[in-house]
Parts: sequence; C-alpha cells; structure tokens
Amino acid sequence: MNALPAESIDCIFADPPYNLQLSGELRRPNDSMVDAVDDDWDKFDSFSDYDAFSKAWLKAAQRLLKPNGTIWVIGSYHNIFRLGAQLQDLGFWMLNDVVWRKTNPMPNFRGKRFTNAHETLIWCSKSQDARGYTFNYDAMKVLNDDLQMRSDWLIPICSGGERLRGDDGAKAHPTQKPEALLHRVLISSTKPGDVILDPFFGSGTTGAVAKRLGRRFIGIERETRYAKAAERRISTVQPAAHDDVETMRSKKEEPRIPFGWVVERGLLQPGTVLFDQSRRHSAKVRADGSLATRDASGSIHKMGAHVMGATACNGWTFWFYDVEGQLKPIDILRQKLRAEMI
Amino acid sequence: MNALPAESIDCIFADPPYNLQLSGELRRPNDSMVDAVDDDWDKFDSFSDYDAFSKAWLKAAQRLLKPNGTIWVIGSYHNIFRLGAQLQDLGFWMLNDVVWRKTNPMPNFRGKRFTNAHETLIWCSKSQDARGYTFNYDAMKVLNDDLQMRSDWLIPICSGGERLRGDDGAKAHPTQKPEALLHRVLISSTKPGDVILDPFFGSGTTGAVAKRLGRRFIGIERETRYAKAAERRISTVQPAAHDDVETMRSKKEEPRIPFGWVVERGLLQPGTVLFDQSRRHSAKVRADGSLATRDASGSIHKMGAHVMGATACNGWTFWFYDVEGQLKPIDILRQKLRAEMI
DNA sequence: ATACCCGATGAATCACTGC
DNA sequence: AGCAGTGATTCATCGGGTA
Repeated sequence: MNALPAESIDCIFADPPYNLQLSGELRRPNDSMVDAVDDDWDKFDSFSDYDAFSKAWLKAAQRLLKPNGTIWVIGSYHNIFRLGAQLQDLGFWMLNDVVWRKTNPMPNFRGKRFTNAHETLIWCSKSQDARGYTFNYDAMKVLNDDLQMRSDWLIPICSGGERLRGDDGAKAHPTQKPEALLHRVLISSTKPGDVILDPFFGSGTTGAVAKRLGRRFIGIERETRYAKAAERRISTVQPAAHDDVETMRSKKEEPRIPFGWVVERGLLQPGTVLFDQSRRHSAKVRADGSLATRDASGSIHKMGAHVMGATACNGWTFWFYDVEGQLKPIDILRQKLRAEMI
Repeated sequence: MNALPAESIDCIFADPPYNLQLSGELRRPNDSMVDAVDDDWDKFDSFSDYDAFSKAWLKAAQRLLKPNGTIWVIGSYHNIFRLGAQLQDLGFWMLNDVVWRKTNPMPNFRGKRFTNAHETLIWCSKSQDARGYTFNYDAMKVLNDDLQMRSDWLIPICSGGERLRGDDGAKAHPTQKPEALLHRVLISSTKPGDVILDPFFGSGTTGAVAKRLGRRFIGIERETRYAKAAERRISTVQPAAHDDVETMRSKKEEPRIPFGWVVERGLLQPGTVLFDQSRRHSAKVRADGSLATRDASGSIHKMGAHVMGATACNGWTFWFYDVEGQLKPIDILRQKLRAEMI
C-alpha cells in the first residue's frame, strides 16, 4: 500500500482477518466436524497486536484515498468494534454501519447463543468535511423497489457454483464473500471507471465484481495461492455492457411471523387462554410464546397437534382467543403484525 | 453503582448516551424541523471524554455482576464501536452482537446515506470462563416458531400509546426503547426472580418489562423528571401470573434417568435387541443396563458411538426397540419414568 | 422428465457433572 | 486440576443419486 501514490483511490473495500479466537473443535449434532477458520493469517497474540496491525493498514488506506473517497470495512463481533473505534480515532467519518443479514447462516450447534446470522460493514468518508463522496441514492432506491435502501441487507452466503474450489473440491478460500454483497457496495458508492482498492484481496470477489461493473481495481494479496486463484477467476469475467440491467434478487416473500412476536408485542398477554373452535381444548399463553396445558408445553403448532393427538397442526388456524364471549382466530393478530412489517 | 454490593446483579441492560455528533439542525423535505437529540447529557467534548465515561461505568458494572451474570449494551454507530472495544478491553466476553432492525425507522431526508434502520446490542458474559450464564435457548426457539433465534431482531420503534408523553403532548424522553425489545432481552437471558440493573433508566422501559415478567429490577437515573415519569409508569404495570412467565425448560434441566433404571423397572427385559432407526445396527440389552454387540459392550451412548464409528452419541435418541414390527425410540421409556417421578 | 431422499457444509470466540 | 462419563445439539442450500 505504501508503494502506491497518495490520493489515487476512489474507494477501498477491506475484509481484514477477523481475529477469531477459537478453542478446540466443534462438531455438529451428527458428529461431523465444522471446518473452522484456523489459518495462520488469522492468529494474533493479543487485542493490542491486532489493533497495531489495524492501525497500520488503516493509516496507509487514509493516505491513498482521494479527498472524496470512501472506505468500507467488514467484520464480525470479534473485530468490528475495534476497527470502528480505530476508524473514528484516525479521523475517518462514519456515514453508515450496514448489516449483512445472511439468509443461510451456520446454526448454533450447541444451543448456547443466538445464531450468529449477520456481519457488519462500516462505511466512512475520509474526513468529516468531505461532503462530495459518491452515494448513488437513486440507484439504491430503484434496487429496493422504490424505497430508500436501508442499512440492513439480506444476502445469501457464497455457496454453490459461485464458490471457488480446488481440484479436490475443497474451498479455495475459507471466507469468500458473495458477489451480491460487493455488487451492492460498488453500485452504491462508486462510479464506472473509479479505482477500487482491496488490500485483503483473497479470492478476488472485489476484482470480479468491479470488472463486471466497469470499475477499475487494485488487489493486494499476500498468499500466492489466493492471488493465483483470484487471477484465474477474474480473467473469465465478462464486463457488462454499458447499460446492462442489473438483476438483483429482492426477496419480498410474505414475512414469516412467529407466534411469540404476538406476545412480545403485547397483542396477547401472558396467561391468556386459547381455545380450539369448538372450545373442547384449551391452553395458556406463556411469556415466551409457548402454550401450556396441564401435561405439556410447546409451540402453537406442536400443542395443536398434541391436544388433537395428531402429528402436525397449523396453530395459526387451530387456536382462537376470547373477546367478550366471541372466539377470534389468532391468525388475525398475525395479519396485524404482517401489515406493519411490509 | 458504586454504592451497590459486589456480585449482586444477574443482568445489566445499559442504554448509555449515544454521543450523537450533530452539527446544525436537520430539516425534512417539507421544511419542518426534526426533533433531534440535543440534550446536554448527550454532549461530550471528545472521543476520549466519552471513552473515559464509558470505562468508568463499565468497570462499576463489572464489579456488580455475579460471576455468571451478563450485560447488554445498546448503541448506534456513533458510540457502539467504542463501547464494544471497551467491553473487550475490560475482559467481558462477547456472546453475540444483536441487530435491532426497525420496521419504521426515520427516513434519510437528504438522500446522502442509507436509511439508518437499525441499532446494535452487544451481549457479554462477565469473563471468558463464565460458562454458566443464562440463555433460555428453548424459550427463544419457541418464540421464533421452532427455529433458532437469530442475531437480527425485527421490532418497531416505540410510538403510539406506548410512548410516554407530557401534558403538552411532547415526548417525555427522547430515546424511549420499545417494550418488545426488552421483552426479548429479558426472556432470553434472565430467569424469573433475577435482579436486573439498568444504570441509564430513562423512561423506565426496563423496569416496566421486568415487573411484568416477574423479574426484580434496579433503575438508576440522574434526571429527576425521567425518574418521576418512570416511577409513575411502572406503578401501573400488572405483573403476569407466576406460571405465565415460566418459559420452555431445557432438557438439561430435566431429572437424569440412567438407562439401567429402564431395565431394573422391567420396561425392557434383559436380552431385548435394540436397533438404530434404519435397522443397520443392533445390540442386546444386558441386565445391568449395558448394551452388547459381538465385539464390544458399554453404555447406550458408548455403543451408539461405537457402531457408527463416531466420537459421541446420544443413546437415548439413537436406539429403538421393536413393538410388533414397529420401531419405538427408547426415549419414550425415559419419559415414562420421568413422569412417575414428579 | 420429475420428484424425492440423502449427504455435505458454511468466518463459530458453541457442556457439564462427579470423582 | 485433570479425567472420564453422560447425553444435548442444526438451518438453508446445493448436488448427486434413486424412485
């Protein structure tokens, strides 16, 4: 980075090591082993070592950015808070933090925490007074069905045919990012012809997407095997024609509403008694959205099946609540929530 | 905080000042003014002032937490990265970062950034080796329709009837959090009767939800007008009945039943042959509750692992017995014994 | 040609008790 | 402190093979 000329870069995308601190192996319930990121390049002796490493490359990045350039940094809770604080300390100006919500994250196999279903990106201008940075507001709005693009993005992880693999079928890089993510980053904050720098090039996703979108790019990668794979990959990319229409999938299915949200949102109080249509069966709502009878407890679906002696049941249509003697299906509460969430 | 006894708190929820760095006023497209947070309590002279303030109250929080207590901190990109780095530096151990996705965020009026549609919560245990913290995995799972709860939560901002207002109709507190958010926080990481501390009590959302869910709470608030409003608010809250704040119990909390008791009690005869679900493997029950194949013997767990060539196995769910050609899991025998023990 | 089943897998800070 | 035993624990997606 120090060999490049100052103020020569329009946009930096950086996906640095996350400094995961893993101890021991992790197995799935079926006893198979989770292939963890345990590469040497992700090992640091302490937080302060990691901070020193971060500060060094962030300062180099600052020198390279044009006055109206911006920088994106991606990370997880292991490292992103340290990076964010450093960015602020160095005088970068935060424009947004953006959440990449994964449609298909790895589950939490031992049931000890929430499923870690997102990563965080931070987007900064070079300084507080840099007002001329690129933000393609209208492109983002179109991409989001004519609503302003929000700071939470729903994008699948990189898998299937997009995932680079060696001859043995093993992944070429342990943390390859999806092209859809880089697509949105580059469409939102760069112009055709801009120079993009990726100082942790890895499998070259930034280069592949930049080339396709008519941007120029510089990738820096320490490991020869990754650099070679990236070069091969990018050589096959065809730049899109000038005004090609972009085909981002916007997943606008009907949102799934868990019954627990009805309780959490106060539409039913804990302790409310639900009935089936004939009032033959009843169950009590608890604070976590489970139903309880004398002998069992579980979700509205499990408990519907339980009281009927069936194997499955749609709890939303099975259970009713009492409003002044009249039974109303709980499904109307779901519809109420759904209306708010569109 | 320094007046409270050490290791007396089960869970801390902290919503500290965000250190918003607003320059000048912000107007909507129709020229109306946005009522921004410009209170004196949100003003700090520099990042290092804010860091010193944060470090002071986080250290006090650390002293107050029980060894297996946890702390939640909420913030936006203005302050959350600094708080996260501090938490790590002080030795708290991050369990998750959680994104509160707002269904109805304030739009970005200038069209210069992404709509800031989320805030971030960080959830930590007191130290890396504290593994006995409370996480109501099954309650979270049922709350989310029998799928693991993820780290991204979709919840509306606090508005409408829930929003506290003065006689003049003005907001009683500029950053009142929705009760649904606290509901999920408390249901996920506390038990009924636990003591919750909120060192930035504000309008008292933590207290209101804690009271309703049968938790005890301590709220600390510097501004008399907020403390008064919170007190009034909480006095009207009705606690839910004891049974209704019970959540789904995890299997680990069920009484332990050795497999030998099943044989001892005559639910399976010595000599009975057990199969795995696919009938690929089989083993014979012996009088002491061990299983035997041609080449080995041991507990139901050891033998399940043995025949599969796995490192571990839950024998209760792995082995089945034959009732007139139908395979039934031996786990139903355990449930039978458990039911008798109540 | 289509449907179904099964196995593999992804940036993971992922047990607890009793001797 | 160390070790051994019990037994709790997964979602979305892709690809290949079988019905």
